[in-house]
Amino acid sequence: MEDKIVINELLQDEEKPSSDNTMGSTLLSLSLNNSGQSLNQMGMLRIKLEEAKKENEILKAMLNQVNEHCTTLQNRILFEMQQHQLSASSSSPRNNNNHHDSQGNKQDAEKPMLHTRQFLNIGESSILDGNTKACAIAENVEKKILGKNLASDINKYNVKGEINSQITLNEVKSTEDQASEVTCRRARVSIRARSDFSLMGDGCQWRKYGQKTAKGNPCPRAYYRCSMGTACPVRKHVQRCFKDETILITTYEGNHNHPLPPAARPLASSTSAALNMFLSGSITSSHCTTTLSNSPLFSSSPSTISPSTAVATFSHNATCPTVTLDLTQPNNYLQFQRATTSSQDRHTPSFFPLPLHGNPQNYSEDLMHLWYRVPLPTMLAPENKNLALVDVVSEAITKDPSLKAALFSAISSLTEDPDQKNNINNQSQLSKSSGGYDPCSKVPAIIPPHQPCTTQLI
DNA sequence: CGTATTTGACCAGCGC
DNA sequence: GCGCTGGTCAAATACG
Repeated sequence: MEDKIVINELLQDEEKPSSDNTMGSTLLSLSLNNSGQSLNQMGMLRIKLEEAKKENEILKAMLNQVNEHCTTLQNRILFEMQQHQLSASSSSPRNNNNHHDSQGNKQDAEKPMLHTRQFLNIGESSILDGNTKACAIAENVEKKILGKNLASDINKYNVKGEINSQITLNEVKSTEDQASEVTCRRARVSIRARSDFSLMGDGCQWRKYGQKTAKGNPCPRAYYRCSMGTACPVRKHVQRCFKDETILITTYEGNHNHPLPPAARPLASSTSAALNMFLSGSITSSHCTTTLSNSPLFSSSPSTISPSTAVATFSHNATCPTVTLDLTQPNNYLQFQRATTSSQDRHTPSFFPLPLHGNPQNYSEDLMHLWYRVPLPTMLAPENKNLALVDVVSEAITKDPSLKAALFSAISSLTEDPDQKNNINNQSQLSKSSGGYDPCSKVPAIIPPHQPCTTQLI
């Protein structure tokens, strides 16, 4: 009120013809008007600023979504391009192998770049979306690739072993899907590992349904089926190696029809990746080799200096394709064995060792990752082909402490996973409680009653 | 008593 | 056709 009175007096004074006060009253009036407008403008600006902030946040969220989608698409494109390239290379005639070899070094230098880029993209996705989403992406890509590759695999082996060079990304047909379903059911992934490794479990629950003494092996083979899902078709059998009873051979077959627990994903990705490469034809000749070095199963801890090691053996026996992942291999090489389609040569495959590169620090636990190197044909002398793998492995482990450390580190990295730890604990408890049967009595508790699993081939 | 394991029997595929 | 082998079934058994 006092302010109004003062203003009115001032206005009245302004109306007076006083020359002395004229200038002062005008200035005061202008000042009052300006302050009022400033208050209004400030309020409006503040409102607009708030609105701009809100809009900015919305735009940021939208940008993040776009980035996520872009990263996902990039990963898919890279996978598809790589698979497409491999399909073309694997379809090249075998008599071009020498030419392939001559350019080996060049490709050898280029492939790791793709490998690195691919991994970085996946890594970014992992950072943006978290491991769960990244894992889901990887699994989706695996499903897509494996579905395609199974179809192409059927095409290739149905035509007298000749490689179909016309495999394209669009060749996945409904009929092939059915056939791939059958192939998938028959395809197997076998894992050779030390017994301590196997004790870590694989994340799934298994129910034993049979036991059989295999040919020439005093240790019986135990048969398990997945009990996590209703009527899950996945089965596995476990058998101790005849020549080295500290080695367990676990063979997985079939596809889970239920979600896998997180603890089961690393090995699932690895086995899926191995089988994927095998069925995709990437290992069809002695000129295309593949590594699983970044596969979660083989990823080692950051402290590991030398890369983690594994040996993948690819073979087509009479009934089904089989991929054997040898986690006992001490060399820094990944060996691939691919039987020929000839029945005579079926059991005399060639080995193609590969150095395992890649920085273990960059490995993402839940991501499957593949990269391809140029072939190194006939690295092993023919006489070595007949050597017992176990003997070679055992001897190499004994002679090379660094390799032993690398293997130990790789195993330790898995045991550091909380889920894995829980599995170990659960298994040890279950093993105690139920007196878990040991297929070979010389080694305790190979497969506990509820040994967790891991295989999702598709 | 319910659940999981064991184990002998049975079946199918493959090679000779 | 026969035998061998791998794989599965199901009743018996063990365990909590």
